[in-house]
Amino acid sequence: MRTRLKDVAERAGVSVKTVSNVVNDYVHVSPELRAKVTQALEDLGYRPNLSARNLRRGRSGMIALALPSVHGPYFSELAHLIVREAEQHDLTVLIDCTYGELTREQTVAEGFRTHLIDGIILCPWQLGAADLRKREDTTPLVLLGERVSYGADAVAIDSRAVGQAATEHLLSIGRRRIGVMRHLPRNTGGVVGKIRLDGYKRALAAAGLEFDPTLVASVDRAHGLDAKVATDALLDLPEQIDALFCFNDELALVAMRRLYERGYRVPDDIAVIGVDGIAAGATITPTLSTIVPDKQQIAAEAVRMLVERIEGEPDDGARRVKAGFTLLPRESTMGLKRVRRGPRRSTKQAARS
Amino acid sequence: MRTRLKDVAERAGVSVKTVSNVVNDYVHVSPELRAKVTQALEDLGYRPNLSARNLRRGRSGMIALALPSVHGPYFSELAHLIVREAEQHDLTVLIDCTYGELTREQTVAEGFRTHLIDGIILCPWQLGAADLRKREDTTPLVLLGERVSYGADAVAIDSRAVGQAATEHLLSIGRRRIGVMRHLPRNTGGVVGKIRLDGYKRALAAAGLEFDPTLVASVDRAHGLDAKVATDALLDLPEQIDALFCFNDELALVAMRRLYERGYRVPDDIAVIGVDGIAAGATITPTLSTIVPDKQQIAAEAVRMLVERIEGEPDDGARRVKAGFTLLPRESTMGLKRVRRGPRRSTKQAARS
DNA sequence: CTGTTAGCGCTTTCAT
DNA sequence: ATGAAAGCGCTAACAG
Repeated sequence: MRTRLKDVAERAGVSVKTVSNVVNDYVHVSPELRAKVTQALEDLGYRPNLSARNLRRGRSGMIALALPSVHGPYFSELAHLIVREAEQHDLTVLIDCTYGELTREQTVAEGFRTHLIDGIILCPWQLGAADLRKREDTTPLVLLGERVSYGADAVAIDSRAVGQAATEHLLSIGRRRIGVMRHLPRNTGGVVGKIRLDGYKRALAAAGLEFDPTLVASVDRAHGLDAKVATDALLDLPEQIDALFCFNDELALVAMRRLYERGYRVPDDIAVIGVDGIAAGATITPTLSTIVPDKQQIAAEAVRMLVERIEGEPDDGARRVKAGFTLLPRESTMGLKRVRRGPRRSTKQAARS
Repeated sequence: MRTRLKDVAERAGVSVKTVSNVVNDYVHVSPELRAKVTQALEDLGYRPNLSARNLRRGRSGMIALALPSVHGPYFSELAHLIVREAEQHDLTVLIDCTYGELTREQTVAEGFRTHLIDGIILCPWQLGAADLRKREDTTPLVLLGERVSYGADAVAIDSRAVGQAATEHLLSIGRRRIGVMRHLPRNTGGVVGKIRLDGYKRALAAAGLEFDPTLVASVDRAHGLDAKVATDALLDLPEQIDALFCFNDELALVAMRRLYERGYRVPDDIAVIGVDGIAAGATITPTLSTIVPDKQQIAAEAVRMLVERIEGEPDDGARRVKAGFTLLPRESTMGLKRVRRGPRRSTKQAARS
């Protein structure tokens, strides 16, 4: 048995309350007693029992973050930002992987770590509006993404605007035959995919171009359709594409590799743009043009809304926050940085190890 | 106030104990009572209060995973695997970011979420053996990495062997002037870096080559020495290098970019190898040769050891587990896959969207 | 300013 | 097989 408040109290010759006061940094404690207590605390190596405290306080200071995965550049960065943000509010994040599975998502939405977590941030892939409507658990919940459109606070980027911006960028550099590579259906493919595709169509229309459904390739791992196969499908079209809009950067990386393998040059033959702004996109050659969602904003808004609910924001309907994004034109659309051939000295004096 | 065990008991007309038995799937409950209780449970939408349960049981089923960051390809994958692994043991993982800061690492090692977590997995960057020795908290602790060599269970890959394997690979393809790029000091640069460098030296010695300290470039962000600058330093040496061993894949990616910018071809002019096996390495061109630590094993061993400690494994000294790794030779050392020039049909019939 | 005391909701002897 | 009751360690309401 570890030392309890009571043990400390006995040792210091004071009451439990006083010790508690010291531990919790209450103001009204005489300096002498405080000193005595602090000493006893030290001597005994007291560690509060958070379970007991939480039980008593009815709050734990923990929130759950449920993501399809913490692996992968997008979610790992998001998780990181949310952890940081939560810290600002003295909240600890408990991470849960749903693997995008419906049952797990339901478990999270429906009574999950009850009374142990004060709130939940969930990024659903399969969960539907119906699930949310019949939700009985009252733990505050904030959703990430546009997938579900009912019953809880949510923060998401405007996928239509994203699709439109990417397409417009490609159009602006003179491309007219723009292939699209999207995920189906467990990823950005579902609702988000549709909306993004919608933005693509809209941009085409605005440019007076007709939408050609054969230009849309779908990656569907369940059916063995990976990004490589999808790229091939697009390349094997009778009329050659001159640009490729990938719904995320990882797809774009694979596609660019495939383009290389088949002898196409990026962006000369085919310009490529992705979405997410993963780190690798900045270092590969050509560097990858991309649309970067404002993840910091997503994290901040999600935590903010959750905290508000926890603090007792009246549940007057679900709130919906749109997060921003930035188009980052790089070499995969704008052209390669000129290269100095041969081993030469850098223009700037280079530092030695 | 949410419904408690007591409420359910009243509704079902039984005692609290019986309800508890049902909730906990105890055996000796008559079918009729069980049915009644189950019904009441449903009706009232009972959710157990985990804080109370944990207080009573003296266990929480949660472990903390403290990493410098969850962002970044290496740690995010490791985190993912540990979460998975913990799940197998009915443990929930609570993630904590230390940012590699000493005070945070100390906080984690020393009474952190006391009695709320059953154990800790910590990947320290700064924490020293002294910190561990004077550790008073008794929460089971498992360390990740070779940084700290005293006072707690640890699992790590053999950095010397890694350094040696990478170097030998470079030597085996005929390279003789092998540059090294390492991190200082908060990253793999400290202890691990030294050990890895040791492996490098050893491999050189075995090949009858002399160690040339000018071939070692150090990346040190604190002093504005990024991977680009370090690459330049290596390239500007009087005698040209023909290979580059980067202590992690992210450095290697940046280095390869810089090599491109300065007109060197990989691997023809300079072969490059990294460590970690990040995903992007498989898709960039040239694909990145790398050494892949067996992260699955690291995760499994860490959780296993922790669980053993939690279950009361006698503390008879710290245990040390070495995890394996694999050398993955790819294009950045072995040469580019041949490219079919011009838009041609793929050999295999490509699938259409 | 400090001490006493009553629970928080649950599990768990100990009876029955 | 089920019930009554005693705490787990802490906080907070209430006295003093």
